[in-house]
Formats: sequence, structure tokens, C-alpha cells
Amino acid sequence: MKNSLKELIANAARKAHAAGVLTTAEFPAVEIEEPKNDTHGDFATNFAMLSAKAQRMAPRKIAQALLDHMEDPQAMILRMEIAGPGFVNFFLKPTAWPPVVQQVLAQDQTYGASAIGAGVRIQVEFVSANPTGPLHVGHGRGAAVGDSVANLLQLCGFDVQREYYINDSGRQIQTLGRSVLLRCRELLGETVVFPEECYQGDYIRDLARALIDAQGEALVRRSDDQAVLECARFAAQAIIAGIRQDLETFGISFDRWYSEQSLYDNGRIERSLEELKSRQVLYLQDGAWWFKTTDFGDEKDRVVVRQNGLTTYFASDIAYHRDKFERGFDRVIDVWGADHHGYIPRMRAAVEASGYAPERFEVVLVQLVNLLRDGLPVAMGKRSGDFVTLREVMEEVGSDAARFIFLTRDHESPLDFDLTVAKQKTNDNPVYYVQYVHARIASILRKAAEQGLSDLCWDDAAGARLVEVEEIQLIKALARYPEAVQAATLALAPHRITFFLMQLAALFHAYYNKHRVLGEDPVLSRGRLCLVAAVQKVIRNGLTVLGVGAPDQM
RNA sequence: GCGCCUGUAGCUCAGAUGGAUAGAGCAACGGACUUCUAAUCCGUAGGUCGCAGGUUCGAAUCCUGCCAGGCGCGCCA
Repeated sequence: MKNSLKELIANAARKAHAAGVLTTAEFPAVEIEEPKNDTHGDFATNFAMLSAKAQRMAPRKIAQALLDHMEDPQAMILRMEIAGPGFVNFFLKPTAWPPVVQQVLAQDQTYGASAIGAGVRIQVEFVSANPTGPLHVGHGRGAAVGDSVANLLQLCGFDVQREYYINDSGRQIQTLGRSVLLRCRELLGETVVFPEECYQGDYIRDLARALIDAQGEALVRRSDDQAVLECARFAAQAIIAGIRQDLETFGISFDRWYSEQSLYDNGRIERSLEELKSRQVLYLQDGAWWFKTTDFGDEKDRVVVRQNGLTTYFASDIAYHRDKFERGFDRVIDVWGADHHGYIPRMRAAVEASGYAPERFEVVLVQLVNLLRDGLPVAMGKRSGDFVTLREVMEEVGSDAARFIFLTRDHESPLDFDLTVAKQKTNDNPVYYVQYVHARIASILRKAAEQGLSDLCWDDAAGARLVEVEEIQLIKALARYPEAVQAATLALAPHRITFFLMQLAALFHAYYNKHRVLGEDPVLSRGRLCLVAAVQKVIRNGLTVLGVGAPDQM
């Protein structure tokens, strides 16, 4: 709807210029908005005001020129007016709207899809939690955001790959192995001092028990190094399996799990460091190798190889991101916890120094989650091992509620997640508010089927009966969905879909309370049935983007 | 000290590329179920968009400075 109007305006501008009324053909991009105030029409454009400078004309004069040259082949415009400083307001005929319903019904699951990303390969890397413990609530938010961003991109035609990077090398894995080994010894009757820097959670004990069951006491008889390694391997593997399962329960699966260790094993880290040396961005100082990230806008240089000869985490990341681009991705998106934001400049530097345009690398920062119960903070200490896992949250409030709530805020805003509210089945809890729309409509459709009205066959006669204000508002909202998807995608902001759905749900509930779908008049009933069926499809499509189910009954 | 994020109704938050009179929900108060699911709806009330300048036809939105809160500033990951 909006796009066809844009065409009309652009054509009018060209014609006006050809006719010599406008002085230059230098036009701004046509922008169209939906005025909040409906006395300003269905749509409005500020084209005349934006053109004033280039045309050296008064905005209202330009507006008049547009009106004089406007064509309307589909006869959808009722009237146009010039208003205020130079807005052009468009009032559409009531008959312009109902065809949208038909379009939604016809396109079904693909309504909202587009091809704006066609031919672009894009990778979204998210969660990537260290395999040293189960996922917690914060990871859940990152997972929900990352997966929905990927869904949005796919919907817009991008070729998307989801990837999880496993930090399965380095000191933390060693620590993991040590933690498990100590618990093993403890279980076998030794008295051990369990150091503070080891992982404290109960899951370490569980892993130790499982390992003893599998291997018996043979384990502790090995040399320390050997035993730690064995424990680490076993534990990391088990934890990753658990993470994978949690994510699956959460409705998320990855196309690829990428091992950090593999970057060492196949020499990629070595190679990328050599390459940086040859590009003269590495230098040796105090026995360590430094990357001159300051040449690329970072505030200080960063170490990639330590004095002791070990590479840093940053070195792995350089190799990893280089590999992403070598695999042919046009865009690379990392979803990170906001506490890593200080890492962005050096990572961007690394991308640029590796020979790739830094704009091709983007980071979505996800702010932290404050877990509450009855409005009071739930204690969360990673030190103490006393944190609430994603699995526990899913078990308590359900995956749908959790995912929806994670997406009720801009990912750059911190989020209060109240377990009590998440379980409530009231207006406080927007998941049910939206899902209820789907269930209610399903109920109407069942009822209609009982009455022999199962075929939603659309015709102009039925469409012409959709004249109530609430109906036109609903249809307008449906028409807005594809734009909402595109805007959310371009901004990598899935929460906009959440808000779109809440708004559509509000419009539907109001309509439902005021008008009956199934009534005496068969033609009217059919028209309304098509309308609510279309609403149901858009609700379902939107919930699918969020990874939330659309139930037929509640 | 430097950097990033945040500051909008009593509370929790939306406000795409700058647009016309700044919006929801909750909480408060008053109403609507013999009819397609009341997990719903309708109404009332609520504002110096942190503060001060600037840019322009026009600023919650862009720029500068300040104030408040969060996070980050390791040869850790």
C-alpha cells in the first residue's frame, strides 16, 4: 500500500518536472508516514518540504505541483490535500483496504517475507557460552535475540547461517578439568581443599560422579596432567551436550558448532598471526607480541602472544573471524553480552587488518537480565555457583513465556524478568495476551466450521462489507506487518515485532468485544471470517519470528 | 580519568530514516459475561521527554556541554 503510493508520488514529481513546473529533477527519497491524527488522512508525505531547498520554491507550491500531476490508475485515492507547512495528505477510499485481507490469506506463511536480502550471505553467531557450566538466564536472552534476528533475516531473503562458537581450549577448560578432578577425589574419599577459582556449582559434583561411574578409580591413578585433561574433555563434552539440549527445548538449533580448539589444531591461529606480521601490524615488546589496534581506532594496543608463549583469547578470535569471512559470508553478526562491549573496537580492528571492510562486522549487544521473584531480586552469584539456569526458568514459566519476555525490550536496555509475572495469565503478561488472539480466532473458526462455513472464500462482495472503523484499523495493521518486518530486520531489533503483535492483539480484542463475527448475514459473516483468519495468520507469522508457539486452545 | 549504554506518566517501557495535539501496559477509580473463550473489553485520571545551549520551516529523536545510574577499561576469558 505504502509502496504503491510512493510510486505515484515519484511519478507525479517526474511529470511535474517534465512539464517545467519543478525546476530540478533532483528529488529526495519519497517518505511516507501514517499520521497519528486521522484528520490528516491515511498517509502523508513531507516530500514538498524536503524538496524546497533544491527546487528553490515554497513547499506548498511544490505540493500543489505534485497534486496537479498525480495519477491514480487503481483509483484508490479519495482525496488529497495540502496541509500545514507543506504536507500532502492522502485519504484513501474505504474500498482500498479490504484487498489486503485477501493478500494475507493468499500469501499465508509467506506474508511479511521479502527479497531485500536476496543473494547476501550472512552469519549470526550467538550464545557461544563457555562450556564450563549450564546456560543461565542471561544466555537465554542472547539466545532469544540471536535466533529471532536470524529468523528476521531469513524472512527478508538473506542466506543465514546460525553458529555457536565453543571456547573449548585455554585456561578455563583446564580449570574445569581441575574442578571435576578434585570433586572426583573427594567422592573417592580424599580430603581436598577446593580452591575459590574453581567452579563451585553442584553440576561439577554430578559430572564427577558420572565420570567415576564410567571410569572407576583408574582416573585418579593417572598423572595429574593426564587426569585433568581427561576430566576436562569429559566434562566439556557433557556440558555442551546439555547446552545443546537446553537450546533445543528453547526451540533453537544451530547450523554449526565451531570449536576454538580446531583453530589451533589446523594451524589457523598460527597462520593468521603470520599474516598480520606480514602486514606489519604486529610488533614485539617486553617479550610479547602486540597487535597495533590503535592504528584502527582502538584506544590501546593488544597482546596476542603472551610472554610465556601462549596466545590470548583475542588471537583465537582474530583467526576465527578471519575464517568467517573466508567462508564467504558477506556480513558477520556477533551477539554478545553487553559486558563485552569494550571488546568491539579491537575486534573491528582485527577484521579491518585482516583485509575486510569493518562494516561487514556487526555486534548486537544484549544487556543483562535481572531475575526477580515477586518484584524482589533473585540472588545470582556465579562465584557461589548459585545461579538460576535457563532450564529452571523454562521449567517454571515455559519456553514461550520466556522467549516472548526476553523480546519485550530493546536488546540494549536492561531487562527485569519477574518469574511471578511470567507465570501470570493476565494482561501483565503479554505472551498470553497475544497468544489468546490466536486461540480465540481458532475457536471462531471451529464454530464456523460447525455451521458449514469452513471455506474462507473471499470475494469483493464480502470485502465490501468490512466498513466498521475497527475493521479498517485491523486491516491497516495487517498492511503494516511487512514494513514492520523489514524495519525490524534492518535495525536487527526483533522487539519491534513483539510490539507490533501486542498492538495488533489490542486491536483484535477490542474488535472482538464490539462486533460479532458469526451472525445472521452470511455475506457479512464471510467477510469478517476472512478478516479474523487473516489476523490469525499474521499473529502466527509474527510469533514464529519470535520462536513462540501459536496455540489453537488456551 | 577514558569509553559504551541508559534517562519519556507514580511503576515498567514503546516511540524506524527529524514531522502535525508524545503513546501503551500496570497500579488508582467507575463500568461490561443467558450470545464466537472475561487469559478480554470500555471509560476517567495522569507529562518541564534528566538539565542547558545549538542546528532548521519543525527536535523525545541530530550536535555540544553538564547531571544521574549501569557496564567496561589485564600479557583474564
